[in-house]
Amino acid sequence: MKRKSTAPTMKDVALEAGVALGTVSKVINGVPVGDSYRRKVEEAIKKLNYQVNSYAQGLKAHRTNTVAFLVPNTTNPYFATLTHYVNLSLMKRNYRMLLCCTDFNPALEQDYVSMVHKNQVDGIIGMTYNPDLIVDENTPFVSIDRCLSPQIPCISSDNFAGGQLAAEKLADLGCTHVAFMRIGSSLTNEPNKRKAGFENGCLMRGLTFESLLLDDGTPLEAFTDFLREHVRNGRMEFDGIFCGTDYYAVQVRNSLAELGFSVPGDVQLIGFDGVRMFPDSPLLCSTIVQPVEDIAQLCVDFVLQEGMATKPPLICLPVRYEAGGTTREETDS
Amino acid sequence: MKRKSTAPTMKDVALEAGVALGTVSKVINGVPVGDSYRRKVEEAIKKLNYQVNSYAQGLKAHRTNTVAFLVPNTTNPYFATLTHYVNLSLMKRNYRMLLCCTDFNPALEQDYVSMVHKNQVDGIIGMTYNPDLIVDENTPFVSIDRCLSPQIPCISSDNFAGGQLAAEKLADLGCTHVAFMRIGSSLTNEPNKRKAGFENGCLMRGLTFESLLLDDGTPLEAFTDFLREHVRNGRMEFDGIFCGTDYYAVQVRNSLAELGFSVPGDVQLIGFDGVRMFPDSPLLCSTIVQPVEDIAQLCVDFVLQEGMATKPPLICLPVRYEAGGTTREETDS
DNA sequence: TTGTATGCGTTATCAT
DNA sequence: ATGATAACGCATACAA
Repeated sequence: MKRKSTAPTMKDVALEAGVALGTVSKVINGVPVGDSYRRKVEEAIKKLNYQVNSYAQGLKAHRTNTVAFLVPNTTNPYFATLTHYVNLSLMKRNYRMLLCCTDFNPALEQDYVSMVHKNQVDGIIGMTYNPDLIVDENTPFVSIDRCLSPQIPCISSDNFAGGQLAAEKLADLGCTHVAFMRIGSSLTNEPNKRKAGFENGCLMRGLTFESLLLDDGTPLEAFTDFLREHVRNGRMEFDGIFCGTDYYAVQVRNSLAELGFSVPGDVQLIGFDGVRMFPDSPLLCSTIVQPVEDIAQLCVDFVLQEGMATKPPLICLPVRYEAGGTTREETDS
Repeated sequence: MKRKSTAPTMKDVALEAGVALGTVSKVINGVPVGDSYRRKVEEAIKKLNYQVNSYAQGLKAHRTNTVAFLVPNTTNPYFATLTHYVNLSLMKRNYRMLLCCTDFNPALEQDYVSMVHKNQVDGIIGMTYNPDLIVDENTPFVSIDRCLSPQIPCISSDNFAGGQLAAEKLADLGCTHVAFMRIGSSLTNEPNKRKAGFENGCLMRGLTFESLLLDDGTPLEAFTDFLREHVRNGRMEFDGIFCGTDYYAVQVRNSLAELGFSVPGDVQLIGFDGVRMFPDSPLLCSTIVQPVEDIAQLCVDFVLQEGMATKPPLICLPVRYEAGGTTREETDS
């Protein structure tokens, strides 16, 4: 019970225009053709409202103008923003996006990568968490935030520099004893460098620090527990905290409030990402802002780059600091 | 310079297994076949790591297991959530999603609808704003929040009931003079019924009310201006406000703060949508929550529903109220 | 420059 | 039950 294929085909156009099939194809593909012929064909196309069937095209040309985008979900605002800009960049180059939400599920990620292969996509842009992900050598792959192999370009923020920047800012803001907090994947990925960058920055600036790295899946209450242990005589030991993401920063802020400490009065807080609720909403917290738009653009550029002999293994894009109410900037005081 | 087609084809499998092409096809499509043959074919498939080429499949079968999802963007949290659940529902039925961000651009919307047609998608789920959108009769189309034609099912929240519910809640919460505020598309769509429902609820419950409907593109400061005009002797005339979306509610809250009024102390506020920053974040405001997951599920069900003689033109899903800190619930006092 | 013929990978129809 | 063969819609090498 297939629906009657009412869609006009190239043959129909040829018939209508009174020319040969090949001629129609040439007109469509911009191959030079006699002017009178071209006109007739164009009229016929318009008259029949003809559209090339990109599946037939793909079958023939091994190109489908489609790129798969793998991302855990689109509910997290950072992922959602990334998705948006990747979509935009693809569209600008006349490519379509196959959206694949993996929900952090390694098996699903692998399924998608395989599926996507049989779906003949021209490339894959992936933010994946499967440590053993097997990717087909033949389809261009660009990874976000995680180096999969030297052959696969990885685009990321300069996470190390971001961590360092956070430490420097806290130092500038007068902090002396600080903490780094996150719940993190045990997986080796770029965002993990935030901690190292932060600690390095602390050392450079003479800040004493402590780091809390919780295993993936740890409930958020662990933040509160940790902070509670660091109260001495009713005072919070830390006067500055750097969180792995804005999300954690929000949680930590809540934990502090619960314990009776004020932000940024008692403790100054810096997050990472730079997400907002709405485009014109304020930041959730003072934060290291990721250049989402540039990341998206670069991913698209690289995945569509055909013959680049040597692909760069890792590209780190510059981040910047932006105050968002959880730090005591000079202008605030 | 097409990449060498290294991917194994059905023919390769047939050769490897020493059977005919048709037999391989049958095995793959689950058509009964001799046991010894089936085994040989399955082994060959595994050995060659064969994957069916869904483009060839699509060309033949006029089905591609792909649905296009049209949405203005994925940065708005409501759209992002919707995208997420639609993606999930599609995946459950083994369908892929072609994500099309239209940026509220009618021309882009039309482009996508046309493109998508030539891309042979099996269906379109669209949240569109183009009043003159032309959709192909042959591809199933499901619209969200806007009735395009009696032939095209429209899935939506029960916006009228939602508005009414908001009025009732405000009445329950002790309000007497209330307002409805939004910046809205002049377009006829389902969310516009929120106003009518609200006003109806006000009448039922004896609330006096005023409505502010600003044209699309009006800057948000207009909210502040409106509110300022309704201050009498230092008191805000309204003791309750219902906003068209949570987004507007946040803005109105800011405007009120700017004017020196407290929420929910001086004015109680109810929004619409039920969006959150993160899944476990609190609501932005007291609000009418849309059943996003159900909407997504239903869209997918209908767009994939093959032979349904008579498609329902409009389906309204029940909404519910949830307190989010901008109202004075009994438990709060 | 224009038209013809073949093949892309599958499915479906037919004899066997 | 199995295997050969013709389409699906398009691109292209080749012949006219």
